[in-house]
Amino acid sequence: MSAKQERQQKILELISHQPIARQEELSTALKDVGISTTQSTLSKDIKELGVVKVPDGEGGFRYQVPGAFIGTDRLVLQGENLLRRELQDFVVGVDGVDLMLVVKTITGHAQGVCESIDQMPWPEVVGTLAGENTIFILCRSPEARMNLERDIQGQIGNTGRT
Amino acid sequence: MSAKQERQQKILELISHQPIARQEELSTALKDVGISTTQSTLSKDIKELGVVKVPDGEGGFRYQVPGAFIGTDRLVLQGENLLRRELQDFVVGVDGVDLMLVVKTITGHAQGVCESIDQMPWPEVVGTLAGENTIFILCRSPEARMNLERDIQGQIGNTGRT
DNA sequence: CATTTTTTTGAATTTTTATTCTTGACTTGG
DNA sequence: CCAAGTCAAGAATAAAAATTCAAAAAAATG
Repeated sequence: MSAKQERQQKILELISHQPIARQEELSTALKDVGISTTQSTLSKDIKELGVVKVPDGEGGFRYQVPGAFIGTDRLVLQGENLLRRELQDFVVGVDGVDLMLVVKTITGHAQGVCESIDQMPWPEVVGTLAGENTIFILCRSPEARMNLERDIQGQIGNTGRT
Repeated sequence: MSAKQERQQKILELISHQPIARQEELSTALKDVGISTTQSTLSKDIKELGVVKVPDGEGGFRYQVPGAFIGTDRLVLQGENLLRRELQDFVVGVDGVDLMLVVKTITGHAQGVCESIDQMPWPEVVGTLAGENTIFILCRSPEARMNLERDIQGQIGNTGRT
């Protein structure tokens, strides 16, 4: 993996876990993780990644990862590991009725998480559909839905954070 | 309606109908519509509205009304008001069967409307999913769906346009 | 009304971000 | 191995956006 890719990866990780308001701040945060770079490079990275600076509601700003630009091909992890990681990092809730399971993610990550779910060999899943922050999972039976719901519920909010 | 509110309203309208890359540009566009103001004021408006500058995919930027990032409590349009406005302006139809309610919007606005729906504290809504011009809303019961359908039906096509 | 208080605004300025331009590293095809 | 070409990076700079501050407008209060 190239230095650029690693850095961009880390940028996404950092901004999704802590509020970062300026590119200089990001530079500092990256330095703490062993990646040293300049504001000008970050400006380019940010543009490439589609990261945006949003008002945070209380006077300030913070950078945020918008969904549309998260390329699933940028991720290193795969299969179960990837899914576990995504459940931990991105999923904010699970709910369901009847045959339908609904998974809520932080904005922009539904597609990515859904992709991983699709990769899993789960016969109880009939089909999935992802928007920006929500995944619909159609299950084969209410029981299947409940099982899956419990499974996912058990994985979100775990420790083991980055 | 105060001058400020009118201006902010117009800002939202302008940026959602044409690509605007800089605050100066916005200032010009506003002037064409009879609203004259400065960059400094626009900077404040933009922050208040939660408008963000996003990379447009081909080298440039454009300001965009974020559905996803409305976390601020300083919005002019917010919650119910925002939703009512969106239902009036963007929604073209509602239909549904069983637990599923389908809302049709003009192209490109499904995400935004959906976001506002998500913000509402409606326990009868299990989850939502938006495409480009269609929103799926999974309800907790057929009755809940019918109520919601009637509610929304009642709000679209009302007068009270800008 | 007059006066106080709050809000809105714009000019000037600072801060932050984007871009330009150059250099060096890495690839490719001969 | 050596060009020619591509790509990544930073320094310097230009451009854009945020903030500060003072003044004007609007709203509230007596």
